[in-house]
Amino acid sequence: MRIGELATRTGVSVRSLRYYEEQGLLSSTRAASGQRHYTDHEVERVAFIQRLYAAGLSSRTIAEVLPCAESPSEENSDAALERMTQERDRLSAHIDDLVRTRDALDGLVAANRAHRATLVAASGQ
Amino acid sequence: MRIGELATRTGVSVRSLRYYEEQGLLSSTRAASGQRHYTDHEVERVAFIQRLYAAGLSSRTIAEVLPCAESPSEENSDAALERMTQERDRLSAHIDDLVRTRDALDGLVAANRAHRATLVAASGQ
DNA sequence: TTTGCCTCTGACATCCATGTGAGGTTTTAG
DNA sequence: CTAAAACCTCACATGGATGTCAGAGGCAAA
Repeated sequence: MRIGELATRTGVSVRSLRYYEEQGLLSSTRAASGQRHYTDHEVERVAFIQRLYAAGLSSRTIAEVLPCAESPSEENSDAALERMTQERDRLSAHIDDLVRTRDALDGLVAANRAHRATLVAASGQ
Repeated sequence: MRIGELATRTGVSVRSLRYYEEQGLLSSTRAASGQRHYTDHEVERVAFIQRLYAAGLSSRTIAEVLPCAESPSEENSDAALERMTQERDRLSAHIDDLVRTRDALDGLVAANRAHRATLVAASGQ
């Protein structure tokens, strides 16, 4: 498929797909005319890239980790594996932090609802 | 305390503290000379602002939600409460997404370790 | 008082993923 | 064949939080 289709199928802009390639996150075969062609496989790959971006990895870090994801067979140096583990731990810590923040928000929402209920009761008197 | 102390106590740069004030997230009393003064209370407040930033809220959204956090008593319009609930849900969805990503990373790490083990066994032969 | 550190405002710089537009070629549909 | 739509590269713009610098004033210890 060409880049436009990949874009619609992944929900990622054409601009971003080109950027991913520029950053070494995504590869394409080129037609004689210069147009990029992709296989279905790339759809998954783009989805995973998006997940990693959402997890707060920079394109640089993603580039470091992705080869490891594609083929566990290659010479994915210890460094890549270690980097992946490290990012995994960072992500885990971040998740914990977010959960605490969510709890805090829940507390605030509850407090406000409670206060609201009080007001209603008072006005009902 | 003055801004420098608040900065060291919260781990947030002086620049950012001024920025928070500019965005209406933080207030200070000013000395006659113009210098900002804060109470211990602001330490907590800055910490909470940081949590919200980390949770992906923009300063605009934080400004919308914070008054609600300070006093559940005020006229924290329905809008603010609704906004808070909405951000809470967004955050929750984001957490779920991150957890899935973490699981994916765990899978990759495991696969690579397994492959490595295979290599070691083979070389051991 | 002088010295050194802190603070003030204002403005410009940075990072990074993405948007946008120009100017040109390729593909596809009518 | 032609027009529309998709694609190419290059390059500049954007946004948001923060860094950084300049020039000026504030404050405390020696």
